[in-house]
Amino acid sequence: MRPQLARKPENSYHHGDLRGALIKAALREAERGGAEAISIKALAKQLGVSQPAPYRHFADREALLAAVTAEAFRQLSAIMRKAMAETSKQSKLSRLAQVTLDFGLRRNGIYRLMFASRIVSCAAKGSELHEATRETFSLVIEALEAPAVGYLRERQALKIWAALHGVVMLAEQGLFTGEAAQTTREELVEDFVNETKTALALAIKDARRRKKAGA
Amino acid sequence: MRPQLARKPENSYHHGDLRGALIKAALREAERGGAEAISIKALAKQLGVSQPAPYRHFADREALLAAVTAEAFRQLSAIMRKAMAETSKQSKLSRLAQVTLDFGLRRNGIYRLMFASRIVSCAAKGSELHEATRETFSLVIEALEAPAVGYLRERQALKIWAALHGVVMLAEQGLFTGEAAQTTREELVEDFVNETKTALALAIKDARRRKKAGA
DNA sequence: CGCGAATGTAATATCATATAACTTAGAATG
DNA sequence: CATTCTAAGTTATATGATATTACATTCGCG
Repeated sequence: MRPQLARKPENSYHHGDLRGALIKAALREAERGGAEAISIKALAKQLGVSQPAPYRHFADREALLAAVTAEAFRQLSAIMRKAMAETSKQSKLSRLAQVTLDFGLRRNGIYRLMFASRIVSCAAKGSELHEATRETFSLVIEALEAPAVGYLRERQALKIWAALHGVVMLAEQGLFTGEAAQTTREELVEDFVNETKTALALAIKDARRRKKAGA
Repeated sequence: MRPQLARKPENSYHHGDLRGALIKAALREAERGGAEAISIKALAKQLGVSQPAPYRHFADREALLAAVTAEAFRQLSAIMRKAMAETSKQSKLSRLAQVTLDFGLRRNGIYRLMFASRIVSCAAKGSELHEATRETFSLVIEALEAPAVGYLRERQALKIWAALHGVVMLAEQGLFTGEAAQTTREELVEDFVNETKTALALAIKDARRRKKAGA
């Protein structure tokens, strides 16, 4: 197992880690151009193997895309975890939101692969990809740092998660031009973060009051 | 000009309105499957013309997609306008938000074509597509029904617009399962609508106060 | 009525996915 | 250590999509 060499050595018959190299190379391609930019044929050429070789590792193009997308989710998770672990004046949630925005804008091709294609919704429960997405979302919930209030917390996580996506997408579509350009994306995200916090705080207070009244 | 007949009449040489028919048929295809489902070849076959015939009306596939996407935006605009024109207990903004959510979920392939591909961001300023998108966004601003407060209004429009996208995308990705399923999409959207309203009201009050203090 | 532009067709080049049949070398076992 | 089984490559090929070129038809206008 000669790990993650980009190209196959000229003389040898086997690549060593073609599967890994394919995912790595595909991520590079997706970075500019999204899913459409991923071509099995082109990847094979890049890696110095024959065109059908990748089919030994992935049943079809969809399977490769799923694996690449799962890897992308794991990378995003890692970035989030790192951001949350740092010590900072800002809240965990704020840091998570900002790194997500950054990821979405700087690696937009990959971001679209993750959130704007049907790949994820086609992922079977229990599949590598499905697990990777749930892991990422669980980090969003974790970022809320709220005492357990059941589904209220998950609801706020969904809301901030949704809002983040929206900002990334609209930014990428060029809707932040014109008079709205004054509002930077970061500010908008910070708005959503603050609204989430106050909403969550309110919900918690409310839950406590009702609990007291019930008892 | 024999308008919008789906297929070309068997005997005749000309179709009548191939351009229109292509867009119409492509929309149908996109409804299930998004942009990827649009194949020039397949469309030509459906409409009973030769495979290269569409290239008389569209320079390439991208150009067709742009035209289809522009049409989709016009349809969404029409739906929004209709929803806002109705008399109802709900606010204009709430109605706009709900029809957008409905559009995004029921015609998700088309929605992805509109918001989750690079087609829109590639649209040149002044192009048919660019105009169509700006028109749609201007309706969102209109839905806010606020007295003119310059860019504050546009900012709130961006926020609710972003949030809406996020909800549609997450819903489509199957993130509303689990405990969060209790929270229906409509409720989440209504949350965002209410937050937008209060934020806007606050901003207006704030602006007035500052104006008074300045005068 | 005739002519030019618009619109369609046939033929073909290029490229991507995918499969089938064959080959190589690496690992596993007696 | 030789043998064999299998994972991971190869070549050849079928299929289907985009796109271009050269040619054909008809619409509409003068």
